[in-house]
Amino acid sequence: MNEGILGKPTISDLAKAAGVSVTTVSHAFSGRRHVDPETRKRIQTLADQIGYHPSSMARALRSGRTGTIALASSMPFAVAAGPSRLGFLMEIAASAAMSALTRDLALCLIPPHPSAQSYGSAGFDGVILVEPMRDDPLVAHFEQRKTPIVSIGTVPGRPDIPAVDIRSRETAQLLLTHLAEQGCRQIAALIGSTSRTSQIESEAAYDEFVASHQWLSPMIRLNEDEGEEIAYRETLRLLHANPAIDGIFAAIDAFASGAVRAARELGRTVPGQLRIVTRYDGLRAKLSQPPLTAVDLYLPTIAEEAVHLLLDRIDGNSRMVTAELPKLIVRQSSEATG
Amino acid sequence: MNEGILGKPTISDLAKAAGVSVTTVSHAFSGRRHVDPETRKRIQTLADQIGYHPSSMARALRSGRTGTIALASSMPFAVAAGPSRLGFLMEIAASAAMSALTRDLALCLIPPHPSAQSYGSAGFDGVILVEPMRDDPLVAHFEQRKTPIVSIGTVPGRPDIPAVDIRSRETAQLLLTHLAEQGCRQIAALIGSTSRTSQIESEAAYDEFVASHQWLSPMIRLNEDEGEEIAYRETLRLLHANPAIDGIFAAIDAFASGAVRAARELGRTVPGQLRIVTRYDGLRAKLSQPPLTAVDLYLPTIAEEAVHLLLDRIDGNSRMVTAELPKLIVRQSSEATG
DNA sequence: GCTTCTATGCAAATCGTTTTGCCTAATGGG
DNA sequence: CCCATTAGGCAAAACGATTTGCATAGAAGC
Repeated sequence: MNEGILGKPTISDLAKAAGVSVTTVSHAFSGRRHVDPETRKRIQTLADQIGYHPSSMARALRSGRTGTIALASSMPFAVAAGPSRLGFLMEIAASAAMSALTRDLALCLIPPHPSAQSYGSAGFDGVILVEPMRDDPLVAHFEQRKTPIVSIGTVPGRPDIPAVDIRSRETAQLLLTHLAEQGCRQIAALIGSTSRTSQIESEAAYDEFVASHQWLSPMIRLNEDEGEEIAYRETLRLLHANPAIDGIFAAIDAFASGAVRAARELGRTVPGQLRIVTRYDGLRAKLSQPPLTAVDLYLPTIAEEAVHLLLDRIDGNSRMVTAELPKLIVRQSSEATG
Repeated sequence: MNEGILGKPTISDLAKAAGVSVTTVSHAFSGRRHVDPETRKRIQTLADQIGYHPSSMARALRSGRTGTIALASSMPFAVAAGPSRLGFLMEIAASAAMSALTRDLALCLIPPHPSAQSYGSAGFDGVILVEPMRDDPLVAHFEQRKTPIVSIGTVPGRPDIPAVDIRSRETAQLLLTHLAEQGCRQIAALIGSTSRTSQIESEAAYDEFVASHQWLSPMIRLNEDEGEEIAYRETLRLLHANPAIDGIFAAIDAFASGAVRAARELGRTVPGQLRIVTRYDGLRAKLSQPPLTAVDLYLPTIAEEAVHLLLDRIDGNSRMVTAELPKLIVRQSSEATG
């Protein structure tokens, strides 16, 4: 109709300009059928000239694919949006965005609360859930909408949902064994109270570990939302009640920060009198004083695998993936020589 | 056609079930025209029952709105994806996602390189650029596609593009003045070499400041991609060449980290012999030893304003916004008493 | 009784692609 | 020389909503 003056040019504008049918233009771009190379070139040139870009919405409607996947976490986005736990999620987000892009997908960040009955008006081809909890409302939400789901970290109680197993059990074992090797004989654990697989498995690994060593097991479950603060308070109490503790396994990096603060306040040297390790090797671990021993989970790889998994899922095949075994990164906080 | 068995129910399935026309169903939901309250209720109930959710793609096609906005930064996503500068961008992303959601929009993260000729196949109603550079390719990219743009931090050389002015000049003045008040007489500056407004204005403010004090002006422009590492090396060199330096203004937090490391290596006490301040109050500043004086830019507010601005822009009205004046956060790294 | 509203609802056009089925001309094998 | 095949292209039917222009019916005004 209106050529170019207003509005973006459509495929039929381009077809008209090139003197061919819209069908031919479509085929020229998609390559689903053969079109004369010369015609194709003419179309391409003309397309650039008039600034034609196919409408993603029309394409989406027709093909049933939006070309957009979502990344969601029920970790309290807002609460954690202070620069606390954000790191983990955002590092995944960044990597996932990259992976998605290379596959010509866009990555949408969606906050945890499915309160807004629809997430924007946007439709997603699929969604990646980060460390969902047992009975996570997000799972229900997307299942009801028949949106394909994959998860980073298995979904507790839902072995049917494809997931990248991030080896939380092995991660915990790695850290606990390391502490023992460094000479710790009385290791406490600070573990999140949510029912995420990482916390569940951390706890299981810890229980198993202390059982096999016939130790006491001062384990505390902490509300993740309260982060560093609660870990600080509880560590103070813990060390006070149980001065023999010489190692702390913090399942969340914010907890480790709190523990370090508490140790300092009580005049315990780290790692001299108290060794502290944590799972996620984020900024916190690296910048802490002393720097914290942690594990490299290979997050970019995990994110990449999740995207891959989701794509497969969208195409109808479900499968599970087990991530590479995490690698211990030993730093000052747990070194044997103080 | 196929009722319920496979595929998601469409509006016409619902209409059929309710014994009305699709028009009526549409109106019942949108409220664009009056429909009998009883009919509406019946439709609603039935909708829940058969699990009807309007197709976002169809809606998008018809209405021209995808309900999705994008957040893009030409800061090297991948390079910075190590947990370095990610903080700034991601803190904005998190806040923007929240703001977007409350307006029923989804927020897409898109990596910097417009190399993939299309960003996924996704269409955005608009895009928020974070601290774009002069002649940023992203600007060209979206302008060509007639996608509304707003920017966080003005776009150098493009006063016509709506932006949230993040007051980089005032931020720099605040920090420099503070250093002077703490007794510094020879302040060096570490500034990013990209042409982002924040760096440009930091430099201008610094030049002005040293000129008015008739001081020397050891300013170094550093490649932001090299982050902490290059700042470390250059600070070493700087302090060696110019031992009288007693203050460092780092325009990027990673630079500050590098400077701290360099100072420690040279045995300069911070803040005793050398005071260090930086702009962005992220994890780095907070967890650094000693903690760094920085400014609170009120990022969540800025993100919120950017989303608001973009919405206005999409509706056709352009305007500029000036963010609240940042607030100095004094920490140990610049205290007068070492 | 006749016009004029108002309330309610429907049919059909539209958004911009992709995809299917069909058509024509040219090519090649026999 | 005829038939089968292929290359190149077109028209039209989806995709699933929104929106516009009628239609019908009862109510109200005169």
